[in-house]
Amino acid sequence: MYALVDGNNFYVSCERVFRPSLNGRPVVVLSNNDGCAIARSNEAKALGIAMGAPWFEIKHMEFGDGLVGLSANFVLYGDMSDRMHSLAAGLGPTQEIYSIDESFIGLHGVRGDLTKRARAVRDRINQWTGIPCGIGIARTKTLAKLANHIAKTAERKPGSYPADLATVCNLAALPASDLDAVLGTTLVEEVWGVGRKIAAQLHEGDIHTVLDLVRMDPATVRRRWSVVLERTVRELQGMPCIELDDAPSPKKEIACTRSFGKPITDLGPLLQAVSEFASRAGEKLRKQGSLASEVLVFAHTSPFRPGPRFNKSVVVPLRRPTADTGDLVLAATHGIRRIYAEGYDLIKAGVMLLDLVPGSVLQHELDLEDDDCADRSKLMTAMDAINGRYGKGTVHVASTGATEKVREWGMRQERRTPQYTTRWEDVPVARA
DNA sequence: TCTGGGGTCCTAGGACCC
DNA sequence: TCTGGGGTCCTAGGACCC
Repeated sequence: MYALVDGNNFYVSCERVFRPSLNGRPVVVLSNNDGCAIARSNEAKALGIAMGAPWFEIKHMEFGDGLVGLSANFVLYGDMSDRMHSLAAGLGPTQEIYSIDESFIGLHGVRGDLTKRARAVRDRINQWTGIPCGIGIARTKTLAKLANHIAKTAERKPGSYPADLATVCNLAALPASDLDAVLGTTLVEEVWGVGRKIAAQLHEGDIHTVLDLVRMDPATVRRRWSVVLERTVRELQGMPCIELDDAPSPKKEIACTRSFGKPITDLGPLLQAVSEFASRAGEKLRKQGSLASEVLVFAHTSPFRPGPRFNKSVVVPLRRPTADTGDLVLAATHGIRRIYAEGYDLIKAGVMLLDLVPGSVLQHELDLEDDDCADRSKLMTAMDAINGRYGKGTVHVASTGATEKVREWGMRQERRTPQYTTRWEDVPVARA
């Protein structure tokens, strides 16, 4: 048996904890550069604002409708998330933190009335953090997700489901006929694992509600769609196919990408941006104790705007796996020079660290007996500590110390890719 | 004027090996 | 005339998630 605990309209709820005057008003939290809505209060949803709606399209609602748009504060949300998850953990013996606002709880061996217990945990989270939650309980993770959806919808739209399913919905406690009725009024697109494409295909095949989907033959589903959807169907039928992952393995890739507030056309600012991304990605990499073997860099123009299109990426192999910001920045800037072309309004760029292997800078340097490495490793550790305490970007790697490496690296690369030459004056110098 | 930033898993097809 | 079969690895692309 599983529970899914999910904070309602999470980012908006976090903001409301500290600004109670926002209660009852339509509120959206906006992405980077105030681009689009990434969280909506119930009132904002009632206005018909879609997830991902561009701010420029909904901004006019600030006036007649009293809509409030807030710039995101991810540090705050992360902190609130930790508190919420630690309270949710009280529901059962195991927990999988699935996202910033959701965790699955394994309920194996928990005795007594699960619904009552869930209500108590929900109340505690609300009292201690101020975040309202929905809790879904069922035999499988997919059903628990669905139960959670029902719990939240029943609360938000009275009449959509039986009122006693609001806020906490235990599908396992429902008589079979009631369960069928609930599944029969829920559309397939609400199911975890059914996205836009597959939902459209299901509707074409006259499969509209979750009840329709549950009654399908898994073998047929596998033949017509995939093993993935087959697993979803089995989970909906009550057969657990997706286990609780309470000890998540380290990330297999780490990315840092951003849209720019204003388009970038010149190489200089692009190099600066990419250096920053590589450096941030490096922090994440060291935090999880991994080394990267390859660095991918990309940049592209806006897919929404007319004009010449540019969309390129390149994978730069590293000589050896590393977590050294200097190495990562060099690889990333090398890559961006390779793909850069003049005359494009670039709207977004990013760095991804690929082919990650376990290992720390420290451990790694012992094997190499590279004198330089010990200092660099201490430097990375110190940098992460300072940036952790005083905020991101308080210190970065300046490239003067890296010049020799650039020279060496550039020459190595030049042998392999003769069309490329490094120009030293282009190497970005980060400011302290 | 203005459209997020992360991730994962699966599949198909080609290269390569014995 | 006749041109294997099975396994593994890699990559690109698609679909999904929050």
